[in-house]
Amino acid sequence: MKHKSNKSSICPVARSLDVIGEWWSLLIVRDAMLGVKRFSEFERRLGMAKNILTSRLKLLVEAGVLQLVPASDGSAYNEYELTQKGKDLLPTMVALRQWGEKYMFGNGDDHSELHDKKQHKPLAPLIVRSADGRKVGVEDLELVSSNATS
Amino acid sequence: MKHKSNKSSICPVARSLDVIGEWWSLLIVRDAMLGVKRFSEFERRLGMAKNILTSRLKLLVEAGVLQLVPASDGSAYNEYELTQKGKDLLPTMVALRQWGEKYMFGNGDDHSELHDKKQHKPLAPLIVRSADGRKVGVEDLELVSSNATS
DNA sequence: CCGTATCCATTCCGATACTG
DNA sequence: CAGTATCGGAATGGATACGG
Repeated sequence: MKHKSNKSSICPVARSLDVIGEWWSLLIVRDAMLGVKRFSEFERRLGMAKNILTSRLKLLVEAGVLQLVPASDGSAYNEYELTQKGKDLLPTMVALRQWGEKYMFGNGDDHSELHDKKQHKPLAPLIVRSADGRKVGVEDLELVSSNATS
Repeated sequence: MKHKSNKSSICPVARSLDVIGEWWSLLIVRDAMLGVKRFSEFERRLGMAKNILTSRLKLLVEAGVLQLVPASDGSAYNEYELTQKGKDLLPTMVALRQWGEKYMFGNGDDHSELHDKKQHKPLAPLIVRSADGRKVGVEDLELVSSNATS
């Protein structure tokens, strides 16, 4: 994610990737969704260098995905928590996770699972639906743009 | 996306990102979903250098997201089309798109829209649900893993 | 404990030129 | 048209070392 998309890209996918399209960003959001708030805990769980963790956190804060809040334990440091914008990445995260579960694991190796707290069972698969509730696949789509490009 | 996740990562999100976590990859998949098949058309629409287009296409083919098929027009070249694995990225793509639509555009600038062909209307928002159909948010989740890490 | 600052190796991306 | 080859600049990522 070097170049960033043309600021003028009219494609929402491209603009989203500007913010969360690099390797670590989504993993940070993932952990934040699980309640991770502290710098050191991100560092420990993700196993990444501090400087780039700093950099990514800063970008995510600037992008409005995370916000800094005073530490809950009274210490002098910050905690990072998801804004609503960040929480709204949940469908993206779940979609990515379900795809990975389906295709990126053999029968041998097991993976972590996201459960809902009440049932202690995996989530339902995400389904793409039309406005009136029909299931739609890639063949049922068309792109509409004021201009031309995707 | 330099390092690739530890091959042993048990997190499906991380493994998914190994394949589609870099800037261009998802944009290629996006265009493929709209029916783009030819090298030059990817190049033209994405405005990227040929060498890296070549490289990304190769990776996506190796990953089983795209497959090479003989050109439909009888020319000597290849066409790239989505495999089922690739088509199953639709929820991810839609999630990313809807998030971008919501947060990455002011009222001034307009964006492309994905419609379903029948209704010619935007898709329904993706909703994350539990196995028994309740809406769930980030607060309702728990991570279960054989080991410990996400 | 929470970062920031440096340094270095690697990789990525874009431009260009070249081939069949 | 569909790539491959090469080159250089920029940015990333990791390892420290350092400071509040």
